Amino acid sequence: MTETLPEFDLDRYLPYRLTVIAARLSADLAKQYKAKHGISIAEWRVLLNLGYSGEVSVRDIERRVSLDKSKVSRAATRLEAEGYITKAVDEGDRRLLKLALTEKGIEVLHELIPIAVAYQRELERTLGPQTEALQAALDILMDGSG
Amino acid sequence: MTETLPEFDLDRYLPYRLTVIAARLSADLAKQYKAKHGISIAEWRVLLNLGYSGEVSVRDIERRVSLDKSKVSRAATRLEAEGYITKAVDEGDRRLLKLALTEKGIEVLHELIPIAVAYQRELERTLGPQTEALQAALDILMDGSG
DNA sequence: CATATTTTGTTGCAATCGCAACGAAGTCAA
DNA sequence: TTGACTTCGTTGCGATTGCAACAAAATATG
Repeated sequence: MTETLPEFDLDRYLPYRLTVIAARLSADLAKQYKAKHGISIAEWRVLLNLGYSGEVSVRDIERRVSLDKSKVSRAATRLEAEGYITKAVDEGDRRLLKLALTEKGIEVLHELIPIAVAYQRELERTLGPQTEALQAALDILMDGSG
Repeated sequence: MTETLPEFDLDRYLPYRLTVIAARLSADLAKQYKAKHGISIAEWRVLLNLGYSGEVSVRDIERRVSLDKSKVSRAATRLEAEGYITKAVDEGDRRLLKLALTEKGIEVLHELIPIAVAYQRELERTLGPQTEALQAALDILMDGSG
């Protein structure tokens, strides 16, 4: 039966490989900071963006992080409820929402970022000299299909 | 505010980058074969595994494809309902389910595989000589955190 | 042998997802 | 200005998700 099918090498098939590896890394890492605080991946991405982009809107995050706007919106609602961020209407353009970190949000980032940094270092150590090649390839893929 | 946070480069952060790119590639591709047939990503992975591994159990697929067993189970149920695969109890170990492609399943693979192959070729063309480096890096990551 | 423990696949359930629809606000053109 | 169109964030909804609980079967332990 198998021999009637076209040749196909699943083990080198990039959409599949990337999905498997990405899911594994994210889950791996999520365990670490989910255990410390109740932060989900989406919430973590939003916090991170606020931390390094200053005040941003839902739309900004959606674009930057490839997260559906409803996902960003709901993550932001949860983060606000927990006191990590504030929401405020942008007076310049009242459709926009200005999201900003609270003190508590900054504190939690101070705890979570080192975890992320350590994980990244670990990956880079594992990859060794291949790290740069990987990043370069990802650069190409990021441009290629955007 | 930003300057009080530890340094962190989101744009080179691998768990994040890999997730974004993997999701983009998969969605991109899923559109193509979802349009042709009603096949989801999970179903597609199961079909592919059956095509190239002969008879396998739910557990085999779970291990090989990093898909939760409930996801595999439900995908298999749908595939059986649509006539793409058969389920049969393994008489050697009656806990195991032997999944196998039907003629119709083989046919659909004949249509879908060329789409996947073309997409992979396109990616490899875009990556050019970086393709090998990327695959090598993924090999390392696959081992590293398993 | 009996009976605990492990493995396999399914299912119940609450949480989450992405998409589409929507109201509010802004922009554009006549 | 008015009215059509676009943009932004929220929400409703059905589908999907992952986890835990479960029954059936196999295996290990006594």
